Amino acid sequence: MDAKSGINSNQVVERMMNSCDDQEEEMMIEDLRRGPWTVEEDFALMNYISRHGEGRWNSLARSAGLKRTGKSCRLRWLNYLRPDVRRGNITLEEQLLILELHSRWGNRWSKIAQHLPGRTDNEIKNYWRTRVQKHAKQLKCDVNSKQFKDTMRYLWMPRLVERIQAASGTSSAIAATGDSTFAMATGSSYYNTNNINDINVASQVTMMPQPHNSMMCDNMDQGMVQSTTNNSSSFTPENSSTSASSDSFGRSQVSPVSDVTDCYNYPTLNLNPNQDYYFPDQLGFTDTLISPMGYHNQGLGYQCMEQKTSTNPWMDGGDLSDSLWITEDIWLLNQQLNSNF
DNA sequence: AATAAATACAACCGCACGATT
DNA sequence: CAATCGTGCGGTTGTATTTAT
Repeated sequence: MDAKSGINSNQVVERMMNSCDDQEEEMMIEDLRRGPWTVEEDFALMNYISRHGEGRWNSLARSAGLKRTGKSCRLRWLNYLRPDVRRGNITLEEQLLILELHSRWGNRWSKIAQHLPGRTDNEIKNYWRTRVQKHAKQLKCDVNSKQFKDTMRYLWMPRLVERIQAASGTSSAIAATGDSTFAMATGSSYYNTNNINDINVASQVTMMPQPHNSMMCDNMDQGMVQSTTNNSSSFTPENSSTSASSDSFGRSQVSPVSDVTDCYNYPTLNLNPNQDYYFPDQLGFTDTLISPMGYHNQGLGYQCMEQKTSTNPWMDGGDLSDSLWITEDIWLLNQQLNSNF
């Protein structure tokens, strides 16, 4: 976004309009709250939506007696208060999916989020910026560079797959589900010699179990169903939940745990009642998996790599965010990339 | 123990676009 | 057809928390 250059006439008009909006807003500015939401505001918003549903956010904000912009209310609802928002660490499977989908679609966060039920675009975006981009920085390469993408594709993702397998300890059981949909995120794209660009994205996406309606619709519907079926009752701290592990809104509290723990517990964390959702733990990603050795023994021993990174959290319970690439790893990686790609 | 730096994430912003008036 | 409204998206910022020194 470069607001300083390339402004056409339409944009000028729009700026003027926005300027008018700003003036109008400034007249009301003293009434508008900003910053972190209070518990009271959250309850007010949830109560209102439980009775009247969502949408028409500007009028909703007014009707609910909230001194917030409609935008702010919408964001708060979608990213935090919605009943089906999943909280807690991004699991290994989710990490893998994010890497995969980002490699396809780039920064299309909302599109990516559609394939990670309960996760918001904001959350995925934050994950990418804080975790993945950090590693690009450590590797001293641009996050959009081929080098970095290859690192993800040929090093991180295979490791993630291995960790997922190791953590589940039941790869055969997973494979036995007969669902090969995770091939999309594993084998066909990353572990054979096909050029990823040759892959028909559309056909692969359709390999995923399709919801009755669109994923987005289900997402929205689910919130609405909960909302509308709660028409007669309001959200209160008293009636929202009796679970000791729930917060005051009845949302499941997921304590910060390691990715490994997350991984082990993943099935139980699937609180989403919509079984049509695409859940990595339902997928037989091992079906098409070719061992990363297939690649990394080409000049660069994968085992060797693992030994050298024995403290690498990829292998011992951490995640991307924890992984510090030692210099030698980076050098070896560069050799590998230069010789093979 | 105190402080600085790094990290994670909620929230905001500007913009685009389709729908409605 | 233009103006306005509502919504959604991607980028950015602010700040609380955690980690390192």
